[in-house]
Amino acid sequence: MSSSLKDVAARAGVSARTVSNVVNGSARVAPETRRRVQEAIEELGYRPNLAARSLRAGRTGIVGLAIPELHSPYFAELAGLLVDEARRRSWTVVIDQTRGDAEAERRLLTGDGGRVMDGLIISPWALPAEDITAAARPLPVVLLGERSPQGLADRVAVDNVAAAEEATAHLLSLGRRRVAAIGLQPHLRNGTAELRAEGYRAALRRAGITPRPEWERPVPALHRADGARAMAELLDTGAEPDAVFAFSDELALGALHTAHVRGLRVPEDVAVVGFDDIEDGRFGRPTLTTVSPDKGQIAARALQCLADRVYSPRNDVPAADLTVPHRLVVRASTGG
Amino acid sequence: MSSSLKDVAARAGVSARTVSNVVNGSARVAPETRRRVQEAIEELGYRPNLAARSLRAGRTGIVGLAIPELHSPYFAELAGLLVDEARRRSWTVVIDQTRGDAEAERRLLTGDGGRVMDGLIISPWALPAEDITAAARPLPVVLLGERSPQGLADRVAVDNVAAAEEATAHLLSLGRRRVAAIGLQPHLRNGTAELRAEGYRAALRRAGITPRPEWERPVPALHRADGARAMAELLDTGAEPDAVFAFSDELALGALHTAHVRGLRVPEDVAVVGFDDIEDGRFGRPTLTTVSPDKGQIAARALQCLADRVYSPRNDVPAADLTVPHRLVVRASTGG
DNA sequence: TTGAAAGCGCTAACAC
DNA sequence: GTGTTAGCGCTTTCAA
Repeated sequence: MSSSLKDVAARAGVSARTVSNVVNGSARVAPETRRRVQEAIEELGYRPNLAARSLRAGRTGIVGLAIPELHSPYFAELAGLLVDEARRRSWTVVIDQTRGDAEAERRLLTGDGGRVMDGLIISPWALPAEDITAAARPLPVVLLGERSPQGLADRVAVDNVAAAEEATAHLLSLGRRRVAAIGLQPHLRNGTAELRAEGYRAALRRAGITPRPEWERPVPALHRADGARAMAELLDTGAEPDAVFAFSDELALGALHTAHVRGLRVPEDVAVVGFDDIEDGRFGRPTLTTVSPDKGQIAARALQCLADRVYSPRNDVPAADLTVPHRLVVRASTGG
Repeated sequence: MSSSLKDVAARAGVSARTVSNVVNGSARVAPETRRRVQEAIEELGYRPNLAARSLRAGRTGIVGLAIPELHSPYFAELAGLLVDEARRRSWTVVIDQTRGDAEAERRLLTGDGGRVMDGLIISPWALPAEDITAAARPLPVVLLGERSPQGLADRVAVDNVAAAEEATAHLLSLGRRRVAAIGLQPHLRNGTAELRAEGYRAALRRAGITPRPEWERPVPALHRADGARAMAELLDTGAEPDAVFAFSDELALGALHTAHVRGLRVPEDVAVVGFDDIEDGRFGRPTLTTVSPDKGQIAARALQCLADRVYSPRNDVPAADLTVPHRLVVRASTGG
């Protein structure tokens, strides 16, 4: 077994209190005493036990991150930024995947995990915000990209409606008129896809085009394969789109794949815009036009929100609703 | 503050012991008593404090995963599988990114993190195995894809030499003779790139071809941009390769990008093979031939190793050295 | 400046 | 089947 603070104290001929002071640099300690203690620590290979420290402090220094899939480039990139940002604050991140499963999201909150974390950053998928915050209570929660929590919890997201509108307007500005949308998820409760659909339709209407149901393709998930399938359906049902707005880059890349297989030229025959700005899109063929959310800011702000709540003595700070900037990055898939 | 086991006991009119039994389902409890306790738990919203439980048990139920970058598709996918596998064992995973920084790798082991984890799975980058296991002691460590730990720690990896040899042999079997390699990393200490280079050269020699230094391109990192640059250098220096073996799919995708920009046809002018079998490769243009390691098995075995050590009373179990299967997946980039 | 000791919330050995 | 209690390793109040 490894040695404890008591062992160090005994070895250095001082009390536990003094060792604790040395380790934390808290109170003033006589230089000679400090030296002796340091020496004992070294010799015994002592390392403080975090469980004990957490028990005392009532905090664990661990913040949870719950995302649908680590596997997805967008979430992986975001998770990476969050981990970096957390380290800057001396926090550790535990990552959980919900795999788009409502039960998994709930279990995450009610299960053991709920007690080991000081707070949770969650990108909801299957559950609506109300359920999540209710299940988490009293754990501080930050929602990523969720619709209308109505002051239930802090929230950080891009303006999905505006971003989708811009993306669609860009396609229309190229003279395209039959603009399809890939990525609706009517079976989900998180609302993100619905917001993007709203923006898409708004842009069409503003250009004097009536949105048509056959232009809107739902998908079961957001993988390349789903985008490829949706694109194939779009072509098979005779919608004859001359442009496609995919609600994620992965879907867009799948759509590009199908377009290529079917002998369509991009952007000449079909222009394509994605959402997320993942690295694959920058090196795909053709390179992908996309909506780029400021992921660094999402990470920074989410952790700031959490820090405010965990360290704040007051419980009644109103829920923040932060909108993070985005920009349209035009590349080859729309002739950029 | 949230309520403790004692509060529940008081409310249910039983002792702490009984509540503990109910929570853990350990000893037998009278049905009526159980009901009362459950009710009290419900009413108070009681949740066990994991810090206290850890302190008691001497274990935290947390296993660390240290990878160079979450951002990279290969590691993201692997991390996802490890998280799933960990959940199956009721373990929580904390993920740390080393960003290829030796100092970060060391700090991870000597810092606070070392005390909160029951064990660590690490994909080393900058530090050699000896340093890692030394710094981690007495924390159980599993190395992923590292060269020759010589019994220092458990290790799980594919047979890099054999896999690289197969990939190269595949290119040679297509009649290619000027087979280049992208992805050497002489500045790193983890050895993986060197093993793949060995396999690459061995295959060339077996085909009666003398490996040439100008065919081997080093890279600072394994991103698409590095692959793109390496490919450009290869073309600019007049090596005139008719095939390229990239040590990772990301590098390969970057190389494909450059080939396209330079007007080279793949596979007609240059055939390309990658390594990792990430999802992007399956939907790229052209689709990418690659070496596919069994990632599920890497995840499962790594956790099995850790479980054996954490739960094993004996300290002298010899270090395991597990080789995970791989297979060559032939796709369009080599005419498959 | 340092020591003694209480107690964070939980589990389990020991009683009954 | 249930109660009592010691103690995991640490921080911190109170004394000295």
